[in-house]
Amino acid sequence: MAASATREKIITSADRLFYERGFEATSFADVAKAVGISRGNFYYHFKTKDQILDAVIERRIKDRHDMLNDWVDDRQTPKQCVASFIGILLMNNKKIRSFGCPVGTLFSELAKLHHPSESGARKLFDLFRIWLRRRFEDMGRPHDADALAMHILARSQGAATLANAYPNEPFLENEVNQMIAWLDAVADQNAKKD
Amino acid sequence: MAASATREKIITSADRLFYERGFEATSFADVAKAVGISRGNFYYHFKTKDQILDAVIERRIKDRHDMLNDWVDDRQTPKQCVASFIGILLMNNKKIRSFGCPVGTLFSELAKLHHPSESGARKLFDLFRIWLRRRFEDMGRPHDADALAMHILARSQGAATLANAYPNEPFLENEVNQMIAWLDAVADQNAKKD
DNA sequence: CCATGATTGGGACAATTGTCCCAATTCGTC
DNA sequence: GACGAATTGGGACAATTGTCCCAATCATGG
Repeated sequence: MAASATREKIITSADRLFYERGFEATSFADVAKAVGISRGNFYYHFKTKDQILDAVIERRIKDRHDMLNDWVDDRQTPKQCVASFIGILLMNNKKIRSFGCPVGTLFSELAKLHHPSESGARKLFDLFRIWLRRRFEDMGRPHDADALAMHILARSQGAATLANAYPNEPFLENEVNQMIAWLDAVADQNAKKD
Repeated sequence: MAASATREKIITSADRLFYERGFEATSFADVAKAVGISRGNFYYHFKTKDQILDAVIERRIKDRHDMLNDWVDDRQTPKQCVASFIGILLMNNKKIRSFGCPVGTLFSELAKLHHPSESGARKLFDLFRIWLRRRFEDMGRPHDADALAMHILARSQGAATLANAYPNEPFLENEVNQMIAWLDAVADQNAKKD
């Protein structure tokens, strides 16, 4: 098999395992078994575990980047874009209830480990933050766009954490509705000023 | 030294290490070194690592329980009580910026590990949830007290996660101010109905 | 002061970890 | 079909893990 294809399969399996079990709790052997290759072969594709982590982070950044920009390209209004962002919580609600937010939980773990890739994980937050900020700017909020972006990012993180703690409750849906209502209020505030 | 005193020192050190480094990333040897006892001696006080974790969770529950009830005993109004809860974020802002929320990050890790003590960690959330619910009930919100409690809990979790990701920004203070403003609005809503 | 039980440190144990090597196999190309 | 490079599996390696045992030391009551 082509090396690049095996490499992609490794990243895919590692991505899922790092999310579901955590980075440290996932061993080389776990990933190798999931991919269906030997531990020895593994070394041919990635020299260290940290290299896999970096590849996984890079993959996640690319995936999220494409998802966000698709919404913009689809001619969604800035408000619709932010609503789509909030909708991620419902789109992935099953996984979030089981494992929390892939961005937040990875960052928390790497921060505690003082892992060199902590800054890489923060780039995932940056991606969402900058994209959201731009949307709020386009909504006519140049002065507080960043604060609004951080606010909705924090609300999402909190909702994911609590949904993970209480997976069998309608909490997540309620919280999403409140966030959409908040978004409406932000947009209305703008309409008044115009 | 009395066995009980050594035991308390072990719990204190483990509590800090589990918070700062995570449960899995903290080894028996780490805790033993922090306490200043030998690894062999350790076994005399705790048979397994999971037993230490349970003791740490129990300790955290007791500490938070006492803190919350002190506010009630101090004749603070229900609204003041909730404000004090929100104020935890500022009181512990340095630690939160470095290591996130002790409750949320521990729960996330144990959830990923499918650790038996996941339910114990959830009790920490329950403690805050039930206490907050009671305060909102006392504020005259019997119908949506639980939803309000969950909401403020989620907001706190999200604020802690983002403060951990962006420790050098005034974000946490802004978010606390917004939460206090939200609390005022909830209380005002009540005043109108009266 | 001694005897008894509580507490301790040193170290053994198998299992697993990330890392690394190397001989065998597979593959594309001539 | 043969050659050379790409890819593979099996296994070695030291280090660390949680767990456990045991002999030495301590404190205390007789």
